[in-house]
Amino acid sequence: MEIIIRKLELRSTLSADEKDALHATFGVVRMFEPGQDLLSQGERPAFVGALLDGLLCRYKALPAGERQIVSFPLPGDIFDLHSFLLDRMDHSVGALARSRVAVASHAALQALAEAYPRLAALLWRDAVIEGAIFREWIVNCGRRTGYARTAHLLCELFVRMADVGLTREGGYGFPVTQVDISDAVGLSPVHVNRVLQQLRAEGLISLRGGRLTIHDWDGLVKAAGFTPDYLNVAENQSAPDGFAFVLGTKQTNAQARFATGDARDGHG
Amino acid sequence: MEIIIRKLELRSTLSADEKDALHATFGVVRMFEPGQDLLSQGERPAFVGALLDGLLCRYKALPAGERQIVSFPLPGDIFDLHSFLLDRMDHSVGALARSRVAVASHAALQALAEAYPRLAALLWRDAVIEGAIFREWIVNCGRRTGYARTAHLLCELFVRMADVGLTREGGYGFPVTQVDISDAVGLSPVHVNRVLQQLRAEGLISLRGGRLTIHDWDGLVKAAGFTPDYLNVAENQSAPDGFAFVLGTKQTNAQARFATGDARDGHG
DNA sequence: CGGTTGTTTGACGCAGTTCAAGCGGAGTGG
DNA sequence: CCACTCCGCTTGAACTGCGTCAAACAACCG
Repeated sequence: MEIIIRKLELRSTLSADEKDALHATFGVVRMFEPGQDLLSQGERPAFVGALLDGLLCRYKALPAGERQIVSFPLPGDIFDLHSFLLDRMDHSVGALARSRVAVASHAALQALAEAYPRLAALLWRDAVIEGAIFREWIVNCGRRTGYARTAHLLCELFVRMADVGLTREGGYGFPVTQVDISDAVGLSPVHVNRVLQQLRAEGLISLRGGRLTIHDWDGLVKAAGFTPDYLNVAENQSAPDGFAFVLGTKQTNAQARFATGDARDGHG
Repeated sequence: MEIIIRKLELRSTLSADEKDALHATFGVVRMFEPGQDLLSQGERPAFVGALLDGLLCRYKALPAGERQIVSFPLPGDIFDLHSFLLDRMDHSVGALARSRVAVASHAALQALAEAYPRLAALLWRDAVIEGAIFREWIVNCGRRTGYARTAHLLCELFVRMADVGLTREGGYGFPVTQVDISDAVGLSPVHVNRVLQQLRAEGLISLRGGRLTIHDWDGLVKAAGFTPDYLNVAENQSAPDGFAFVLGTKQTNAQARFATGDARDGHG
């Protein structure tokens, strides 16, 4: 549960009360094995999950049998807040690696949100950031070549992983098959294979044994046309590796509003 | 402002107090002309808008000059809640038609959210639904042919337009160029032209004078592989035209939570 | 050591792009 | 009322990024 709190505290400060309440709400921990679905399209889940460890994917299955992965929830992410506010899953969530998930019932989460509006605002904010990531994926699939698209995915995951301190030696654990990648970027597995080979041949990355290593961050960013602004990562984060500098477009991230009393000057 | 309240009331009941507060918060109305940007990438807006009338598009511009439209805010939508919780726009919002927009300052909106947590929950819920639409767009761009993709866009807009009562005679106002459409579906303008011709030749639609008419809803749905579940439209809505039946997969939409006291049975 | 799962390679085909030219309607000015 | 212009739509032809099919190869595992 520490990682969830750590991630929330990157953007805001939590009181002891709030931390306790989070611990209490996400009390139960469950394990999921690779390939296992946590939640399926059409279901009406009664709980919300927070990923502690491992790797998940959200995906939608099409009638013809294809699959499109629409996001990768990483450790520290509270996923399917979605199901808290809506009724029915319009997509599935599966485990790509062995994953530990802290679980909160809708009822408990509702109580939490009512008692701690500032926490509710933080969760709301997370939902908005997730939306920003979705938008970038639309751009990715709609307007970038297979090569740039794949590079972009790897860049994004690096920044998000770094944000929760899960990068090491310029790389991160990424235990996926090339088919998984192809479902995420909307290409055929064969083409993904060729793109990866090119990225390797150019000395940008290596991907082996479920681990992605980035050898030339600037090169990869250039190949991807990647700008991290949409991720809203913390401003001056302490990245455990050599790439910290690229993260700072030096934007100040807004504190979560509500009960902070801060307000901007009007406009309309 | 009526349309905003009407849309919110499709999913929930608003007290007189809440309606008054909404009116007061979104007091100022501004006009925008076609082609004009309401908000630009990189900006730090101090207000949130609600579209009363007209048509907007959210888009991201790429360095190479391409553009990807990531959504079409329709009348009744409160857009850029985004900017309320985050700092800086990672995308732009432009007007496609002459548009009337009700404007609320961040400060006023914050006060509203604090005073009426149920309204905050409704807005949060809207953000989550928007996320669901983004996901479907990822699927659309990633895994559907140009033909299906274009048909899908038209289906989605029909359902969303019908939701706020803006369809008439099986069609709706859609004052866009083929270039706009191509930027939304991630195709070249030339190919969009050919796809539209095919859709017309098959008797599915016509698109002329800024108005889209659907002649064969079932055919269009089939061409698109469209299922409306992700839109979370009201269950038994009174559509003003002949296509109401398709909208109901008969799912019960969750009431907005918070202060309703309802809770589901646990699971984890 | 055989089975299974994931990666790699090659050949071929097609959906969609690009380039380039022509067309039509709406607005404008003479 | 016509001529000119602009903008968006349409068409054709050549090209290409990526998909499909199919087979070989590599790694892991019981």
